[in-house]
Amino acid sequence: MPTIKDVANKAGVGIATVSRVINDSGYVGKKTKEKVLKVIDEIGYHPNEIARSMTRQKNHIVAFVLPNNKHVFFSELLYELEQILFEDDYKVMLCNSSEETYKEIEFLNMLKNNRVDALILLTNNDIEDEIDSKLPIISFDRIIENVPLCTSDNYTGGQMAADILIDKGCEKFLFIGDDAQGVNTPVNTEVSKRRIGFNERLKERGKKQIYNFEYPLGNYLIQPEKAREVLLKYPDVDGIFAISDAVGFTLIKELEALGKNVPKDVKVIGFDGGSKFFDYGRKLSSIAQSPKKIAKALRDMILNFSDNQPVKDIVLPVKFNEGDTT
Amino acid sequence: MPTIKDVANKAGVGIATVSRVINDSGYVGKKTKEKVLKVIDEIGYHPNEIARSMTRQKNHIVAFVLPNNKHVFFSELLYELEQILFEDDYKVMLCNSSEETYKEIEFLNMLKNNRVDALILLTNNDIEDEIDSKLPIISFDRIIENVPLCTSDNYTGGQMAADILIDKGCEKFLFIGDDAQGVNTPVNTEVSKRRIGFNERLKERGKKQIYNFEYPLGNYLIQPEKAREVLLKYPDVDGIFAISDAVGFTLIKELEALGKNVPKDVKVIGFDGGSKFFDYGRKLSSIAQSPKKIAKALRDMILNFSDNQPVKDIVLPVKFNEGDTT
DNA sequence: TAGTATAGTGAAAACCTTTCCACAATATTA
DNA sequence: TAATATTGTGGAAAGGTTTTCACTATACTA
Repeated sequence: MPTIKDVANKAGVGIATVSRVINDSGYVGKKTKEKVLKVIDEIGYHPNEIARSMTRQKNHIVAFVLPNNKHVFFSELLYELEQILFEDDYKVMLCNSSEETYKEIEFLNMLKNNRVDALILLTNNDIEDEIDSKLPIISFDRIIENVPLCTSDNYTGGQMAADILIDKGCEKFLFIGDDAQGVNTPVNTEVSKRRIGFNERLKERGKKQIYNFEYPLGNYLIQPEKAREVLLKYPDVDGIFAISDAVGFTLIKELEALGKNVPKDVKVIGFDGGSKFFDYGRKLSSIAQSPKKIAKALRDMILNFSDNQPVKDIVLPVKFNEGDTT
Repeated sequence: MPTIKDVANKAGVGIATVSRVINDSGYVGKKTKEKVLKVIDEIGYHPNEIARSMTRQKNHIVAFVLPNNKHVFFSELLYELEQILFEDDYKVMLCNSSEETYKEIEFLNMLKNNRVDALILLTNNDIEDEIDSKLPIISFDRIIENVPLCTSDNYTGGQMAADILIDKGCEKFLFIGDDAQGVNTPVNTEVSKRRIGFNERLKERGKKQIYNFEYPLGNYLIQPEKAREVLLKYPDVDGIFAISDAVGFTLIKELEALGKNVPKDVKVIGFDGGSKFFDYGRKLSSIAQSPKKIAKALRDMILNFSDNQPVKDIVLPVKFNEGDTT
């Protein structure tokens, strides 16, 4: 592979001049520039990005640490993030943690190693102690002290779900979601505000019969058997708010299997975006997040880190996508 | 951030010694080693990976160029690839091309730039001219001259689908899939062998009524309206082989909407893995690829590139996953 | 005991850029 | 015209590693 030196020699100029040409920086005479560009083209020179990273001490790579890129919402977010960062010449390194703390820590170390310039962290583990808040970390959906947060307005989303179910005439409510508290180590996730907003609004509006069901963390999914068990335990429920669309869809299937009509007997609201991502033959009503807006917010935060600007929390609005399950 | 020099100074040794300690290479006295490790721990030294890449001219990053990480099969493959490469300390850079040639070219340039060590290319565009076969490129599902190929045995998969439908008593067959030939520029994709294997086996076994329907490329998906149009066009069909599970599921829904019973009136086979990835309430019969095996094959090919070993084509077996649609 | 492996160490070169600085040539201002 | 800006250029340092090489000290061999 030819280097900048080869270009300089062949063009009869100094390497500094070549550098100025390829970076379009500083003064370069018109004729010199043309000559250099010609040589670059002739010998097929491509600047070595590793060497560039070396001097700049930046490599324009962002790590996205998440439990699992297969989850339909994460998948969408990952896509939008990659698309939008492409425009700023940032690349995305995919880091599936599988919810394993040791992996998350290894990924976090990539910041100290200069393997990546910034890191977006989506975790449900208790790893606060492992986080150096001086590093360029953005937390998604999870409150970590001194780490900038990007999230959707989960609390309002929960309130909206309550309002909709109440307005549609429901009387006995069930929230179902995974236990964001972890097993013994309470972690402060934004996602749990879905439940909190939901329950608080129900109480505000004088609704008494409220059930909560939370199971150990499982990627915002629920086993069908588990879902059925819950539904059998609370047979009188007529309004369900599910922590995610995936859970919502599983519930609908189980409800129908139990002979219930959705939405006539039971109304169901999910969270994420409804049938935008899934298509099970039913259009799930859902509190929708916007992956595109989230991606843009993350991009802005990353650019602020890069420019040494202050990085502020961003909470994005949600909206109700009405389907045929309410 | 402390550097190797800081460690060397504080430990009263040369930087070469520190390097030998952190890389566990060459001779280092026991006491010296302990002293160096102690200092590293004390001052919190982390080797700068950019500098390491500089000397090694390798950065242990693999680019995965694909149309779209949201597609359920790609999503699975991406996941498995990232998981398996993690073990060898390779990181995966996600490169969504959205089927755009200019993006694919930009991603290919990352090899010349030393931005990545190797690249996995999953494309349906005619970009043979842009490919320098001396670069460490692996083509997935697409035949490109002088570029090593990794794929599933699509031809046999097509044959299997034919055999199964015939054995189940079907008489009038339809293949439905996207037009791998592109609009005007024929590209040589492995995926089109699904159709070829299917059709050839049908002919071998004396079946005459064979319909093909191919639509412009669209990520192995089909619009429901389009699906219905095709089904109305060929109302006598009783055995369908769909190029992907996603297409297969859409077909089933449309068939049912048209009052047909699956599998009684029409049998449907998809391709990829069946209900392993999807869950629409039906278990789709499918010719299954193994993302895990593919990921392993890709890993082996990448390691061979890295070791300057010859890199050979790999064709992986498929198997039939019986669901309730045949 | 002399001669040769083996173990242990550090200085310096190399990897390929960017950027600072010094300097030269030309253009502009008073 | 002299003084000062502006434009244009190249040498050299810096960025943080790995690796080669030369060298010393110790252990083994005959």
